[in-house]
Amino acid sequence: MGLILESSRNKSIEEAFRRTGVRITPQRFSVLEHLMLHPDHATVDDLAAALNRRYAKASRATVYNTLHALVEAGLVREFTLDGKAARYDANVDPHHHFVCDVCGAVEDLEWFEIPALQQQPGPKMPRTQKGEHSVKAYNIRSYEVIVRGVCRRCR
Amino acid sequence: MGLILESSRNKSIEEAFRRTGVRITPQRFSVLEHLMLHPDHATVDDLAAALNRRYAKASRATVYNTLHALVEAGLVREFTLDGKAARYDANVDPHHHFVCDVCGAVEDLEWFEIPALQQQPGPKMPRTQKGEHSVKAYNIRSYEVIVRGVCRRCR
DNA sequence: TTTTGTGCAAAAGGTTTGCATACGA
DNA sequence: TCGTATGCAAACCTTTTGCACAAAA
Repeated sequence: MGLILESSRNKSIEEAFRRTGVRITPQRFSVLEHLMLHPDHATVDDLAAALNRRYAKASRATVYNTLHALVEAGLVREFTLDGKAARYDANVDPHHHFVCDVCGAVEDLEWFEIPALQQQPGPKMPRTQKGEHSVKAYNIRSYEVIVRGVCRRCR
Repeated sequence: MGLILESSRNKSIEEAFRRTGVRITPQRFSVLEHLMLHPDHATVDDLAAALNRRYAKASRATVYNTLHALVEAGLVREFTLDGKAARYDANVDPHHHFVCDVCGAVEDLEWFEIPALQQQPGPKMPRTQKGEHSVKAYNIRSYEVIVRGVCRRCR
């Protein structure tokens, strides 16, 4: 990565902090930088290890604090899968997720709409025999899709 | 609930154990019975408390063991949300989930297909500028939708 | 009678919290 | 300088594990 690209990246990271009013520290800068450079949904442990390999030392507690601040500011998205350690993503635009059944890797999927969820809400709350509800009866604020399969590296 | 309904329910629970070759114990019977009667996605704590309120005493460890056996046998489905305690569901038919943003309640949604995921898989793995992938490039085995909003009790 | 489930307690992750110190603005 | 982020350790919550005992088939 060239110096020009690197410095423009630094600018955009600084700009993100300034825009959201989050105070800049070496640890916070490095966490956001790492998430922007590596779209592999790092865990807290991944981030702590990556930071301590470079110049900005950070304790686990600081990584947690930092991530909470970044999520709060809308700069990072949190994603927890099957009760395991939370994963973090600098892509905060709407998107879905793909999870590899073999290696557990998580990848972002481009956003797509679900026609069944675009319908006008209805006043009724019909229930099936299995206790399920029709999606028509809800006030929907958001939704996300988790797709599972085998990633190309595991094929 | 009348005696006839109750005895036919007991029959169907026993039949489920027999069909899947899972050994019947009072604890296991009560866990499956509770999940069948209450479609509210109980946690391990909920189940342990509910069982100890009735006749079949069960330690937390036994509830965990029991749930693993039932999930393994395909009689129960596990659902974990946001890294909190796992929830369990006797509805093992394909369905989606609704989560209330206010009270956190989880409800089953009837199954619906996602047209974007029915497409033929393609050989390419296009990437967007944000590092996202097109869903066309994947070998999809399954998917689930998590819908969020406000449930009718919280409106 | 043999196999396997149960219960207790201890341990193992992952995350949160309290507090003294250090640092950014 | 003032406010707050950091780092450490302890606490907390959920889940797993080891082992002696009890119960199911």
